[in-house]
Amino acid sequence: MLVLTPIYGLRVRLRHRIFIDTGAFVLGEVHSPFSRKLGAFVALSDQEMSALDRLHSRRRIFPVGVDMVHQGQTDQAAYILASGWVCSYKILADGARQIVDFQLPGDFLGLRSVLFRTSDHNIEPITKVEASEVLVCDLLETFSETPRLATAVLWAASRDEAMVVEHLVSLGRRNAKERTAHFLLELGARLKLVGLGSTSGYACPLSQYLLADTLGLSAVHVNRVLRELREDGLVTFQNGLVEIHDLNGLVDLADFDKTYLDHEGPLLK
Amino acid sequence: MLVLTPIYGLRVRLRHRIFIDTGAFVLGEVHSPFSRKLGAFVALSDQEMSALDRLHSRRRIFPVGVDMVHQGQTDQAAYILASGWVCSYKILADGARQIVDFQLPGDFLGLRSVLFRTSDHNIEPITKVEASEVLVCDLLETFSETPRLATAVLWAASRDEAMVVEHLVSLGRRNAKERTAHFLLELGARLKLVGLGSTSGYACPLSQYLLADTLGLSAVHVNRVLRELREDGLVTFQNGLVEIHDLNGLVDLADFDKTYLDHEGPLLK
DNA sequence: ATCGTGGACTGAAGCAGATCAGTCCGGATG
DNA sequence: CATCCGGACTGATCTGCTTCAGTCCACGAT
Repeated sequence: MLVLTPIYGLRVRLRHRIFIDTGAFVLGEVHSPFSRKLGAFVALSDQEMSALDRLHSRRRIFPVGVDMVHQGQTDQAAYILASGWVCSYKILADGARQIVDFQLPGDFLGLRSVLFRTSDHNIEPITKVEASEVLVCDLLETFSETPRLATAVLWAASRDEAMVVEHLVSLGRRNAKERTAHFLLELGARLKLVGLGSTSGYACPLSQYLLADTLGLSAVHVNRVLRELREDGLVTFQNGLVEIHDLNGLVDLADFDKTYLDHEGPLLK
Repeated sequence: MLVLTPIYGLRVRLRHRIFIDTGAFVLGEVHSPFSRKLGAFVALSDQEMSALDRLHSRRRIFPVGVDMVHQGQTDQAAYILASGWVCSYKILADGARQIVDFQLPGDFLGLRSVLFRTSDHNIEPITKVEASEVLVCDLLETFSETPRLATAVLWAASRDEAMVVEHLVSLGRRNAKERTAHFLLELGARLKLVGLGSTSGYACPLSQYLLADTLGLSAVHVNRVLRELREDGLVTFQNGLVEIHDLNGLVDLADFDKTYLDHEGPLLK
């Protein structure tokens, strides 16, 4: 019953339950998704790559649904996500939740809470998560030994900020359909960067409720919007699998400008 | 006809037109709004304060409505706002505008575009603006001479990021009334920090159109919401003057948690 | 004096999305 | 085995906000 079929470079068990490829550098991968991602921003030598991979020493596992970081918590560690998805969110007094961002394999997590000692939001794993705890001192040491890495990490942080801004624009000025399309495109682009997806699709462990709390919609409406997108022949999101059928159509609909994710060139020197 | 009356520490010309106090350190002020703001985060010595003030050498003036920074522009300077208000915004393909943030006197502007060499948004003065151009080298020099200033600037940057996140939460999960209340409270808190307002009110040069593009609403609806807030006895925004009549009521309505603006304590050591 | 403009403000009508109240299905639990 | 639960999905109704099409007023330009 447990058939492994390669679809989009992912391991998928048939019959509705999806296993996301951990993205950890098993299976002949030489480097982690983290160094892979940074390598896309700044051309890194093998030495620099390895220096990054050395940060992955204290590997830890987090189960689904148990907060990794809590609002107001101080002296928090930083993490590099090796596998699994997490989300950062805020809860309002009336119980409403707004998801601010997702972190995917290869993403840095908590750089800000470490620099400023207090977290102003919660962080929760969506799936089982493997992450490497990074001590500030190790990080700083790595930076001073290989300064270009500091640039690369800052670069990644700036991309995160740009994503939050783009997310803000979505909530403020895009309607439900455009917003959903934009979000699915963004996820796809991010996953592609770490080798967990292609332009034709990717595995996605998000429920429609999570989607709703990200997009500022109700789950009911997310459901209808996904159906519309499907009926329009643009994209299908079913059984944990996002299949992009009409990339250009989606990009047009969402007014998607992927340059804010690329950042290629400027720092390659 | 040009009577100067002190209201909320501001210079106001009677009969409908308001002049915002420039906030520039005339009138017996010893330090700029910038050092004043940072001083609220990190206890600064007079020497450190003066080092900051010395950054204000190349003073420049920007007229209303002419972009200071354009999307895609590279090698941009950074600025410290001495007086006037500016806004950062993005324009979508269909012409819709989403304002991401406002910068007030004392705010740092373009730290990110300088670090990453390209701006992904537009910056436009709302009022006539006086700003000091800051060269990266001067900034770095100041940082190395007085390292605690670097901390303070980073601290301010982190606050800016927290504000964008809070803004995102507003658009996603607060209704028009809550959103508006939240925004007016945030502005008030920020202005108070640089001495341009009190808990009872402040001068505000924003039109209802600007408000609409900030809050993700139509200008028509902003008008109605402001009327409701006025009728509820919570806050009045008329003739460029925001008067807060029921601070607690507003805070309750908006679920406003001002800690994300304070940041006091943690780094005072 | 007249015109044009930008901003505040309003009523009426339309609609995008929320809310309510469900059904159905697959998997996990005792 | 029955039961419970979470997630996808649906129809009907309601409403918050938009859109449209204006008015009014202050101010500046001609």
